Amino acid sequence: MALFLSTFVNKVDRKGRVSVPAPFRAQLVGQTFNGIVAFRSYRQPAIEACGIDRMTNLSESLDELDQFSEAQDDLASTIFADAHQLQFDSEGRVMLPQLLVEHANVTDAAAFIGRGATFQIWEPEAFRAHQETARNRTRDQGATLRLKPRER
Amino acid sequence: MALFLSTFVNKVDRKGRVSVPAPFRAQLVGQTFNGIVAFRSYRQPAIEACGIDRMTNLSESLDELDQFSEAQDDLASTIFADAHQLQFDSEGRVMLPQLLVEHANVTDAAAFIGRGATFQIWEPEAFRAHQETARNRTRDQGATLRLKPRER
DNA sequence: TGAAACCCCATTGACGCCCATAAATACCCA
DNA sequence: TGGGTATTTATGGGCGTCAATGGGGTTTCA
Repeated sequence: MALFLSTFVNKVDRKGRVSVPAPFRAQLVGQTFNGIVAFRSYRQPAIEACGIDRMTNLSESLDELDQFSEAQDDLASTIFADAHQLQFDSEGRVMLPQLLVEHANVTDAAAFIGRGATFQIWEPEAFRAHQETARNRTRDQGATLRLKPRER
Repeated sequence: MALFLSTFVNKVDRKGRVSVPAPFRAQLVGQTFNGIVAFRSYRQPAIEACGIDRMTNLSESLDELDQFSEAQDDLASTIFADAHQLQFDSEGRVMLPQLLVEHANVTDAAAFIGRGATFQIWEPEAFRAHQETARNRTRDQGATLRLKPRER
């Protein structure tokens, strides 16, 4: 499974293109679509992104909910309708659609934030501020994470 | 399996034709019918659509309901009787039947909404409003979707 | 024979593809 | 270990192709 780590800040050129960091691209080779899938975060001014395989998996999970139910509909409208397939050009760049750019307030630079199985794209300064408050909250509340036992 | 993602808004010309987005068409190549299947959504002012293969699949699922049951009969009437096969012209456009156009209030533009295994066609502004409420509901209820464990 | 549907062609604008450059990193060898 | 070289990555820009759109002509069925 893909694993996205670390933070990279790249420029957005005047054509709206931005290089996806090479380490992230390396996590996506061999998937059925050569690029990323991106959609608006519904909690933050950020773009959520992952590989196509994760979306396929999501689609299959969604199919197991009742067809035509309200929950099924909301998720479909929120996630799939809003997802953009951004194909890599030969240099590993993607074009960020207008809608996503506006949502995340990205202008001339974009921060790629590894989050494990997915990653996010932020306006760099906005992310710095967000990270600061998240760190403080974590320290104050002492959040912990229990490791999943590894099956053999 | 076909995977429809993202939203595309295309114009309906004065002949009633509308281009099906190229990425959606790409998901349908190789199916037994070169076009889409469309029917009225019974919850929303929208047109439900998919490839012919999914209809075949739905038909088989329907077969597993009790024959002659009310539910089976209702679904058959609602979906199959109402389904239209819309063939692509040489440019990848389809003609939307009068009945569907009226149901979805589509006039001079149509929004194609990816929903994973299927897609919908909406009047663009109506969908924007619908998506807005769906997003809010999803966020407020913290609706989540548990990923299907990936089989190995 | 008229309306509707299909086929073919033209336009244009966006996007994908290619090449060029520069900087940073990795690699190699003395 | 240091310097030098090769490779990869990020970035910029030009150009060709394809998708979306509009229109005209022709066939088909009622």
